[in-house]
Order: sequence, then structure tokens, then C-alpha cells
Amino acid sequence: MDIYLLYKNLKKKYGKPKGQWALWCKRPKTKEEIEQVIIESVLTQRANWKNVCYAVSNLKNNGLLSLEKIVSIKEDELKELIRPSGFYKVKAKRLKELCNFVVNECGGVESAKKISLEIIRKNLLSLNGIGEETADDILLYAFEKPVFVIDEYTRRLVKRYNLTDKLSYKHLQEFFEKSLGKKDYALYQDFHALIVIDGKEENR
DNA sequence: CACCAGGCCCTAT
DNA sequence: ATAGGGCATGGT
Repeated sequence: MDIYLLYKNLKKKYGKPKGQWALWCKRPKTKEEIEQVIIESVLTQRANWKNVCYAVSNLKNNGLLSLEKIVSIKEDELKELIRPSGFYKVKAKRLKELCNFVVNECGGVESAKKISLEIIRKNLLSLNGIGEETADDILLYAFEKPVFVIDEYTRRLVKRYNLTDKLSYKHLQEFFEKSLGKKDYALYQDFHALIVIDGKEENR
């Protein structure tokens, strides 16, 4: 099975990624858009996307959809705003830690983009509540690093087509990156989005 | 009413 | 190393 052909077929079937994916796959993104993607990467953990939208709207309506603002507001205020996204207590804590890291340790999103992949990935993973998938979401969709994101839908796809037997995150990530041959962040962004879009479609 | 959603951490084997 | 429980909301 040619993985790139799989991508072409999904692309043919769905075209440009829609909905949330339109923003996540937008190239290039403004600073505000990058920050929104980072915030959404935490809010979307094990959450229905509609619920994420409610939380994002709350932040936006209060002028707080920004990393600096999230660093400065009270955690209790943040909790109430992001409540619809579920697991709101832990997510408020995680968000504040993540935003603080990007703003104060990295010097903001533009400087963060310039940090080497290995270093920034390791640092993101050291934060509480940022696992491999969330870290790679941020690296790929916010910082435009060529890392292939593995999630539940990707695993289902691998199983459905029997692409490979080992299902660990690291193995699957290497499998996709090697199979696609080139480290192309734009391709990785669209492909992962299409895998999720297609996975949801299969589910109905 | 029951079950689910793009995760992650902690604890116990 | 790996399985299972907890975290919580709104949709279907």
C-alpha cells in the first residue's frame, strides 16, 4: 500500500480540509492564528470539537484569545471560560503552563518557531499535560515543523489497511515520515487533517 | 438514558 | 512495560 496514494485519494475525496482544519492547515498563519491553534490543541484533548468552539468563543468574546492574556488572568477565571471543553480544571492549569512556557521561556510564538525541533519538542513534553500528540499538534500546526501527528484515527487507519503491526507512537510516526519520503510540513498538515475527517465520516 | 469525543497522568500489577 | 481509573462537558 502506497501511503502517498492514500493521501491523494483522501485529498480527492474531501478536497481542502474544512471546519477547524481550515485554520489549522492555513499557510501562512498570523501570530493570532498561531496562538489560537496552540490554545485549541489543549482544549481539544478528549473533547468534542463543538465544545472546544464554545470555550474558544468565550475567550474571544472576552478578548482573551492570546497567550499573554492567558498567562496574566486568574486560573479560576480561565476555568469558567473554558468549562464547556470538559476537564476544565486540569486544562486551565495545563493551558497556563503551556502559555507561560511559550511566552516567557521561548519569547513568544515567532521566536519559538526558530527553536530546533529536538529542543522544543523535548521542552513541550516536559510540561504537565502535554503528551506526544499535543506536542506534535503544536509543532506541526503552530510552528510548522515536519512531524507527523499520530492519534486514535491514525491508529484506526493503520489497522484498517494493515499498514504495519507495531502501533507505538514512535514507530508509527517514523513509519509515516519514512513512507512519505519527504519532510514536508504542508503535506503532513493536510494528510493528518484528512485522516481525522475521513475517520469521523467512517464513524457515522 | 447511555455512550462518546483527536489525551494525559498516576497508580498498581 | 502495560492496563485501568480519573478528569467533565455537551452532542447524539
